[in-house]
Amino acid sequence: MDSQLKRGVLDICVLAAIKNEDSYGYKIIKDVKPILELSESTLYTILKRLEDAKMLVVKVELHEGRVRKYYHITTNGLKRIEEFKNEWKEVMAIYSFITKED
Amino acid sequence: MDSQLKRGVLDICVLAAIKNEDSYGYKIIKDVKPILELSESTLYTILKRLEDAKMLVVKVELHEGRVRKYYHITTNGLKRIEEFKNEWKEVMAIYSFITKED
DNA sequence: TCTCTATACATCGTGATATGATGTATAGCG
DNA sequence: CGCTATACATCATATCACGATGTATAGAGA
Repeated sequence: MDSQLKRGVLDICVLAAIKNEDSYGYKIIKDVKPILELSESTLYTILKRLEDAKMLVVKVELHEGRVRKYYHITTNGLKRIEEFKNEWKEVMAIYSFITKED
Repeated sequence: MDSQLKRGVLDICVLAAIKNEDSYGYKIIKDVKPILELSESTLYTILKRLEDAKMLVVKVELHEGRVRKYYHITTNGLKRIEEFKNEWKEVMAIYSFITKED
């Protein structure tokens, strides 16, 4: 998929991936990849950005001897998803504009 | 609308704006603005990019004493729109992923 | 033991790009 | 003569996706 088209949805996809239950980097990649290709470097950049924006919080836990960072969505993050759903109406209007008069 | 979300559709919107008849900068802005906010600086950047990518060609014409640059879509440009329509299926899959399990 | 793969984190440099600010120039109206 | 609409263009800046690269552990298989 076109890289530019991804930009608008990547952040939201990551939020959606932790929306229903806390998750961690490696798992998020596995969950999101079938839907939308994303590399580790991209994901960690996004996670950092979302943390800075207080849309998620991090909980470090020990799992089988290894440190694992669990990401938990905040109300801010949930609000962002709702916002996105509203923006989607505009996106559909744009799609109509693009596909009209064939 | 979120700036990131626009990135993927801006180019295609401009192509769509000249798809059915040739148009020029000032008119494109007026046509696209109700659907999607874009400034002159953004538009001319996009037009230059689309020209470089051979998705449109420019015809300079004189209109009431002033130079006007008409933009005409090429087969490459039309192909790009078709491509976009195919990518849209993926976008809708992403939307389902984001909105599932409410 | 050694090697390989999966798991799991992180950073850096690069290229692409949207946008505000800014500039140039003409036509027409009051 | 000034203002607005029309019409073009460039530059600097900030944001961001991503490949490349690096570190470290657990478990499987040879």
